Amino acid sequence: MRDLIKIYKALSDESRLRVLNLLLERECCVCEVMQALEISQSKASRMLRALYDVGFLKLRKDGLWSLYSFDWEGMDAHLKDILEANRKAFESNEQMRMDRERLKTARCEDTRFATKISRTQFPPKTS
Amino acid sequence: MRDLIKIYKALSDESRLRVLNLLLERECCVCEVMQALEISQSKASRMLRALYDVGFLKLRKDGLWSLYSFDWEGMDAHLKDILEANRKAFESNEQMRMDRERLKTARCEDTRFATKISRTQFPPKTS
DNA sequence: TACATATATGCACTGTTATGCATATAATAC
DNA sequence: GTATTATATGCATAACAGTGCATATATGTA
Repeated sequence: MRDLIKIYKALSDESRLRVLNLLLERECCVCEVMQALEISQSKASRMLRALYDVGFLKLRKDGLWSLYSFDWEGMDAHLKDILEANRKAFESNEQMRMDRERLKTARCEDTRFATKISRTQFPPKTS
Repeated sequence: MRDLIKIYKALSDESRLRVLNLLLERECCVCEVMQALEISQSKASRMLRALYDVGFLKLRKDGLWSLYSFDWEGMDAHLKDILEANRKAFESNEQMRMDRERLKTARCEDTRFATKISRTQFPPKTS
């Protein structure tokens, strides 16, 4: 009950829905979300945390990166149903489409490490 | 998209979920909701209006009464799915159970008309 | 060790939402 | 017409949520 309300609150925000839309594509780190949605770092971090807190996402740490993705195994049936219902709405939405497009080229700003460590670490790839 | 957010906002409130729970039982007038949930008249009116505005409910006027009920025909599939998912959560919830129980005996305070006009007008019955 | 980077978070501010009270509106009774 | 009743709503206020900025934390580099 209290949980139900928390879930709906988490979904009552455009930015958070946009984050869900991105993660339906693939696992993302905070800075990818920040770039794809063109929002601040702190905002991206908080949105992901909020979705994590209500049970949509799982978190995997890899070096400096926090990699968030859908927790399909741990998620209860109700959440899955909600996501599936949203997916359709997302696909036909222009804003969401552009976000997915930007995600394809999102890379962490500083490429200093990129040339030194393996692609499996940077940029983060699909789980 | 904007609609989606409005829907989730409408669901992000305990009182509004409690109203939905009542209406899953039967059509209700404002004063029945007010009594069953033990909330103020203005609050009951506003909750119903909010749920009406996002497309869950339809409104039927009968004399002095505003009778709200689910608009199953006009409601889109997504809303139906959400309601169905909620129904289960409501059934096992103690608060919701008590609300449904109180609804059974909810009657408009003043019984002055009740003795004069037909039961089909007062108290409001199921649609 | 010092420095750099990605992420998380405390604080302040702002905008939104919820709600009680009083009052307006609409239907009905007399 | 006036009075009564159910419902709706304007206003004030209090609680809450969203967000930028600065800073803390954790990890990795050299």
